[in-house]
Amino acid sequence: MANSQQKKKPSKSDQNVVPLIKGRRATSYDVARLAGVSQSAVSRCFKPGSSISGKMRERVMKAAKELEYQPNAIARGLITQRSNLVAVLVSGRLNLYYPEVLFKITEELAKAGLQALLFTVESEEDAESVIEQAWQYQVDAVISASHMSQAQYKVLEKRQIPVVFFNRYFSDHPNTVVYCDPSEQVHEVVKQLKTLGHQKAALITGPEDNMVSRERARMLTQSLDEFGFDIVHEVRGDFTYESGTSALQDIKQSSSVRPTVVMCINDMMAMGCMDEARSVLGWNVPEDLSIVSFDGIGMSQFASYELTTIRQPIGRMSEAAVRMITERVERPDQSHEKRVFEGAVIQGGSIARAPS
Amino acid sequence: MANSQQKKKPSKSDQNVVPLIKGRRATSYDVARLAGVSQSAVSRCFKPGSSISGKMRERVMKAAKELEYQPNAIARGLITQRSNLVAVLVSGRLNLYYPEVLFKITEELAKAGLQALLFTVESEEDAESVIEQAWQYQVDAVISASHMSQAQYKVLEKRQIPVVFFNRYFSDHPNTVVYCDPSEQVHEVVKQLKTLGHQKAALITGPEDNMVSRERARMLTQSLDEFGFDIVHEVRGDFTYESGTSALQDIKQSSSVRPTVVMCINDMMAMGCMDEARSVLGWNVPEDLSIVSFDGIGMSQFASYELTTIRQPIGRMSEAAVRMITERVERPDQSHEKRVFEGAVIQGGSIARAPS
DNA sequence: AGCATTTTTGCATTCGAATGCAAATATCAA
DNA sequence: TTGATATTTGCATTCGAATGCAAAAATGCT
Repeated sequence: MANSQQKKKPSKSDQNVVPLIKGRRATSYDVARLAGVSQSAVSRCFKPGSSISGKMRERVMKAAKELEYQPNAIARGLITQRSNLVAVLVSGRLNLYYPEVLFKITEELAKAGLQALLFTVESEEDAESVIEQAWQYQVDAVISASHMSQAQYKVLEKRQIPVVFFNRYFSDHPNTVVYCDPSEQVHEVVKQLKTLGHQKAALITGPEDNMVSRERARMLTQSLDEFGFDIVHEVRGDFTYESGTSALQDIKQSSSVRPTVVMCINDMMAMGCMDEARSVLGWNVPEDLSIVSFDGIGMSQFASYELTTIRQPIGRMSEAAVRMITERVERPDQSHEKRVFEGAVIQGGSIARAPS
Repeated sequence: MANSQQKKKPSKSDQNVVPLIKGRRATSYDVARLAGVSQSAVSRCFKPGSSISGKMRERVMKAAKELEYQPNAIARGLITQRSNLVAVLVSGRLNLYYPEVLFKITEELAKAGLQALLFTVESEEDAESVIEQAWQYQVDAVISASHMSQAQYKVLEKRQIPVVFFNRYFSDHPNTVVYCDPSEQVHEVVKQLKTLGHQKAALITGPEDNMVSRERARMLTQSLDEFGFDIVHEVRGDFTYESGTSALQDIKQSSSVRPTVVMCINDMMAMGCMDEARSVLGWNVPEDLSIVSFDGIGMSQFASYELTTIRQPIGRMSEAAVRMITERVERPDQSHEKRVFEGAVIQGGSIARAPS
């Protein structure tokens, strides 16, 4: 019986006898054996705040170093139910806003000891499978700067995975958000344009289903109305440079009245628009046409563009997003938070007095 | 005795009695219980190519769907010794080449069923800790488009983690690489410049320790020599737009002879250089000064720049990199592969006949 | 020193899926 | 129908670290 028991339940400590074959990765058992202590001791040495005596720690660390031991984050994740992975959802490569956000967020996550699992999402169909992938990988949380339907969000909610939306949110469903509200700045810019004698504006917006686009367009329309502007034309783009170029063509072709200012809902389209104006239509910017936009991405301030744009404080927003993530992971509850940041007008060189 | 044994070794199947508490994630045991089968059966249903009968699969899948079960990739990784995670190392946010590479690689990894664990690396010190992080996360492989010293590489090699270098390599140590060799194109472009009457060139290179910079500079110098150019000045930048602007200032200030062409080792610096020439120095590009560069990133073809540049086929390179990764993960051996791609000249509008 | 208290250590178990092996079942041939 | 073979299924174990609990060791106090 003793025999059968020994056979049936080989204690974990028996594994000590498994030799560390060349090439096999050292485990906590290998370290324990070399240091002549128990596996638990090794584990505790690598967990800050555990009760461990000085000399024990020393012995273990020496052995660990010798074997190049590092705790296995996968195994740790299994037992602790924490992967320390955060899914970051950004949209593809067409809008240089996303890489900026992505890198900032990654940096902040790293500071918090978290890893970014990167997913690019181009549509809600993509989001569907991305959510399943993230779920399989036991991500502790999701930061979404990209497409996600309410239904998809609800799936994550039901699965109790904290989600932080980056500059987007659902107005009709509680959620956790970092958001940049540019309404003040929109007002300010439109007022400034009025002062500069502008009167006729064209709008380049994004897809109808895009919340950021809708919001920015709404703010623009409202302020333009308030200051008595004519909105001579409104075109939808898709946030890319190319769509900015074709949008301006559209405006030129289909408007009987030529606008003196084009308001683009993001920098990429504004750059396309500006290039098209200058290189193809032969309009000078800002002399013949003023351009304003949103985001304030790095390249919008390159000397060729120097856009007057409403900047998002991406750095602070990323910081906040990660803080919210960690809070929600520490103590999961139902509470939601909406952290709103002000925009900031970058006075570039893309606006001027309206041509007469 | 039977009692003590039961207590000491509770069979895993006993866990069936643990109820699926609201909020707890369904495991294969929950599915097994609901479907009235064993856990192994559930596991096999989710592993393609396992021997499972049709009706079994059906029953299990029905239960799985009901419980929203998805296999736990962390637990799977622990037992299979495969995390399906690939560390992607790119350099920070200053050079828009990296986001392009990153997104392409991520896309290709996704196609191969792998996840990108993103690390930004700004220096070799960063690389040090990134490598440890990646090791902890049991990444199956590393794709490095960023800093990594030979010593650091050797650590990964010893740990038997496949590494693929993206457009960089160690010439004195065997390694696996996708690389773009632009030497043909350099020759072609320099020849073209000669034909256009150019004679005096300036170089804007990168940090001395950077292999890509060194190689490109070497090729340029060689071709320029061959065609009898004078290299009137050579400045080091750091691949960023800003360093391109100041490099041109440098060139202007310190050269007694003004170059008719500036050759930049990447697009970002070329754009800075071009903007500085046009906006600050008042030199027309390409009339007063021709500019050529490397990479062919998306924005280098925006109408404001339209650089004549030597493009890397990033798409095909990423594809190759991921294929090499999967091959090396499937059957780990010592063999190395170097896959070299040709560059391609993008005939932009940044070069013209030399001013007289 | 003797006892109480605190700290340190080890044992045994757990997380969730995969898998070698043996048992059970299905399929086929004669 | 019987036996032989092929297929399917389940049992028990494994991966590597964390942790509750109890035993052991160290510390403090009188």
